[in-house]
Amino acid sequence: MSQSLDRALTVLDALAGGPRTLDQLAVSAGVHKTTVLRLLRTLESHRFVQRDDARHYRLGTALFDLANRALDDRDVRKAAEPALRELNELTGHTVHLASYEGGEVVYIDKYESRHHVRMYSRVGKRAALHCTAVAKVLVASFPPARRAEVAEGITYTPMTANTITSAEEYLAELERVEARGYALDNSEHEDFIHCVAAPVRGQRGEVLAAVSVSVPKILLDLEGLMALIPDLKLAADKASIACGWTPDVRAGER
Amino acid sequence: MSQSLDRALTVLDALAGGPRTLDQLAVSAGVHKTTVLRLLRTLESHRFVQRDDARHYRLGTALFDLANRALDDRDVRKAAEPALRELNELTGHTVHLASYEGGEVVYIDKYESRHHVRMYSRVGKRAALHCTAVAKVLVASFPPARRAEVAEGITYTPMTANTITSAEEYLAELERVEARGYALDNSEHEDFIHCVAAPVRGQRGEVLAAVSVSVPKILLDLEGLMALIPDLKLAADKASIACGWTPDVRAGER
DNA sequence: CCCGACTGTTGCGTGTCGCGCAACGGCAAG
DNA sequence: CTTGCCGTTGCGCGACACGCAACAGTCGGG
Repeated sequence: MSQSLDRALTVLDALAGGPRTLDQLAVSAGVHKTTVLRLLRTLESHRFVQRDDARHYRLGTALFDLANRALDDRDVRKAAEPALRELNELTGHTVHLASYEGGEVVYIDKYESRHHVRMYSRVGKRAALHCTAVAKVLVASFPPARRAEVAEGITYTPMTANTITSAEEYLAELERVEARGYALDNSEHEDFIHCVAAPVRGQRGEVLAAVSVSVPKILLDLEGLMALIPDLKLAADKASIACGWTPDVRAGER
Repeated sequence: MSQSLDRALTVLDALAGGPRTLDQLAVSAGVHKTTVLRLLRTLESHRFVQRDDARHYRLGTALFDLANRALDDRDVRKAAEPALRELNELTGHTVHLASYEGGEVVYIDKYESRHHVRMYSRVGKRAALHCTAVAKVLVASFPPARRAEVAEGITYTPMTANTITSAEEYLAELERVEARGYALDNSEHEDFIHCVAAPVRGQRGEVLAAVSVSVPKILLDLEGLMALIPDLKLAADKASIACGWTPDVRAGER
């Protein structure tokens, strides 16, 4: 493990919170300011940071570039875009696209609500595994063994009165999700918001991502939220088709 | 300048082009693969890269997180959002928000066209200074001395028949832009696309960013594009007001 | 079925490079 | 004018990152 690189990444993390001065960074990283200066210089030469004014550094444009180039590579995002935008316009609520990557669930796209109530979420943010609808959909797509493994690894931090707090409950919920084909977050993450989510599938039927609609309870009660499910499923299927999925008609033929 | 950090950033740059194997990276960085392995390990521990499969690495989720957190900090982006979204829905065309940062113009937000024709642009991408409407607006906001300085520093790569190819032409164009209050890109960057852009101002009237509408010539001729200018200006002003700008009424009072 | 080629991984000795110290300089406030 | 704060520079020491060479795992071809 490379020490200097490790420190540089720590510095970047610190800078994520907003512009910082040289020795704020030195203190938060726990190293001498000279060291930070050298790191910042190399980071600056690669446009990873830029000087804000004489004494403040901030994250640079190379980061936006890298991140969005990487996001563009995820073809799910591009393929799902029209369907999700349509869903967003139809319902007027916040629409998220999330995917499971390296042990965590990450939002890879977001369509803002038309209403003034906004959610605190962001592309790139990690979604909690045990109390979000998207995570449930994604984990429910795993084979039982892997599900159990994931369920064991979660720390079930209670966020609201409805939050699932044990692996058993979680696994039972996943079964329901799989059976119904959609997941519910009944104010399990935030008191004032509830969500529904459905899977986006690829060519071989594998789950690539999850779409969700998030609605403040003030605007729609649980019943109203559930009424959105047909639209949600329709959008998810449309996105799936754009990803090469072919609707399974065998169920009807047999 | 830190050698190992420098190499790590080079590796990240290489990874931006898509998943790579260990010694593809080693070759492209010109170092021993052991070295790259160590760097990747530290990068991985900070979630800057993740293993795709046994032998491919790709950019990790920490990058999305960092970048979008940094983007969220630019309050112009948040403040301008409703106005730009409205402009996008009204016209149906691609809307960009760009800002001048550290010597370059960068797209900080994008609203996709409703039509099938899509532009090759991306949040985080740098916009050419001499042949984009947004860049013209931003550079035109500088005092004459700084304008000249910037104009001298540009390499006027011709992109189409209409591209401006000299500092003199460029400076003259900037004067027109300032006088009119909007900028035109009359197929100076891409043959099939033309754009109009206008400034978004802050509290003290300073230009914070530029909004643009980009339209394929097949959909709208130059006259049709110009007809969008009132809507564009209206949206830019709305965004400006959201940024604390107060409309200058003195012109009418005097 | 075996062999060879390729790629990722590990241990290790060398010397480079990154580290912190201490002193300097520029700026701003009192 | 003085004082203190913060960024910057030069420097010598030693940790640490480097590349080598050998190992391991996997795939493909004979």
